[in-house]
Amino acid sequence: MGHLCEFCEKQRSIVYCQSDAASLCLSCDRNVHSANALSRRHSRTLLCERCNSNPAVVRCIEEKISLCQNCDWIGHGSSTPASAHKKQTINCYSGCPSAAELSGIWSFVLEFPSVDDSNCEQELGLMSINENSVTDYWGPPETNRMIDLAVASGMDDVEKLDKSNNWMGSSTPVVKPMTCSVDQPAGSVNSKTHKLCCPGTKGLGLCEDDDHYEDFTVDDIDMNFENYEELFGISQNLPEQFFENGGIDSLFGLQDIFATGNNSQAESATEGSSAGQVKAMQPACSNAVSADSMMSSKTEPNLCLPARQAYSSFSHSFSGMTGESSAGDYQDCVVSSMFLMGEPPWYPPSLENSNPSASRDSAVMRYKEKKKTRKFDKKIRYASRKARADVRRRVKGRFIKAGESYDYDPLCQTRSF
DNA sequence: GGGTTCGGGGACACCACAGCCGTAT
DNA sequence: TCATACGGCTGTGGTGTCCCCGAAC
Repeated sequence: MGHLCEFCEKQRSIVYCQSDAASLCLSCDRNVHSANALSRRHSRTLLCERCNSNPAVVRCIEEKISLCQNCDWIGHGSSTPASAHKKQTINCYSGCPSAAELSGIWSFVLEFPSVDDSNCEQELGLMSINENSVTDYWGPPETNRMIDLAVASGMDDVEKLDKSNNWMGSSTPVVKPMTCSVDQPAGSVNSKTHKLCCPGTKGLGLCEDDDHYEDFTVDDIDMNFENYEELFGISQNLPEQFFENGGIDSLFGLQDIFATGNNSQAESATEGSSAGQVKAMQPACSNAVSADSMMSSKTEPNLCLPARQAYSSFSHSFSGMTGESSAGDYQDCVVSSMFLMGEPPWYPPSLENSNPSASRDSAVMRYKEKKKTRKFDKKIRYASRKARADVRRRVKGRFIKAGESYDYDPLCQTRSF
């Protein structure tokens, strides 16, 4: 018996709503998300049947179990006998699908308990499945950039982007591909899987094939790295180069610590730091360098100043995560994904050498700008209130009475005076 | 080493108002 | 016991302000 539905608290939770950050049974899922147009946009997916807390990204066909990326890595890591298990990518969906429609998305949905369709039959038409969305979603790089933006901002923003930019030339993609490669042994992190696929609770990446790899985009989610190019001002080939050169740690010079066998120092510095929270929640990825070690490295004097500055901000970002955060929260950001990846590439840096310090400083500056706009632990309890706040006019950031003059209108970015 | 100044950054208040929730009828 | 009405409370986002902390002198 898994965890109970957070709504009815009676039935076993089956699906995970990313927008509500709640696990629901199928019946409540349909009831809750048929309430209004906004709730129908909520992106949902299956709940991990192992940890019962994170959204599932793959289903192990042989074990007949849906797993989040954490559990997938743990259970199907390259060093495990189950690494060769065949897996099926789990798509997320929105709208108000019937059980039959769910089975269309997930063939194994038929294994689920029956659902009373009576509540929401009239809403079935709202459920749409864009099978082509996989390709579209990961279209050309310039599109990816926009998509990344959208993903990073959540579904509502996807909608906005859809309207404002018409980025797909079609209506809102309802079924979004969850991340990670299909039929690829979990935990095998090679040069290709460096292209992270973060099964975030807000956004979903996809690494379906090599073509998609080439158009790699990092699901940055909470970190709000719109993309690496924007963040670090380097070429679109960065992801390959980036990871080959040791990832973000090399960018920040962290590998110095590990290269010099200074792990103990880094680890010891962790104690008492806020990053310890991360340690407590660190998944059991044996070869993943602990996040707290990464954190603590901010105290490492070997770091060059810009790197320290950047990484200080970086670690602050992590410290901003509360103890309530789950491991899945960490999946929301690319860096944490690197922490969680089976085999993080701690290679000696060459990226640093290939980039002038000026560009690095500018990258750090851009990162800080990004950081300013970052929000942590913001759980929207009432989407309707958010929707109102999002469109409410303001004066110096404060809400104003309807009809009064304003200096900021979220809808049109204009002023009334 | 101790005191002062400065800047960066986090925390928080403020605003309007729809909707939730408890209480009274 | 149930339905309805009422009033207080809550939460939502952008901006400004206050305060803390570390660095520099």
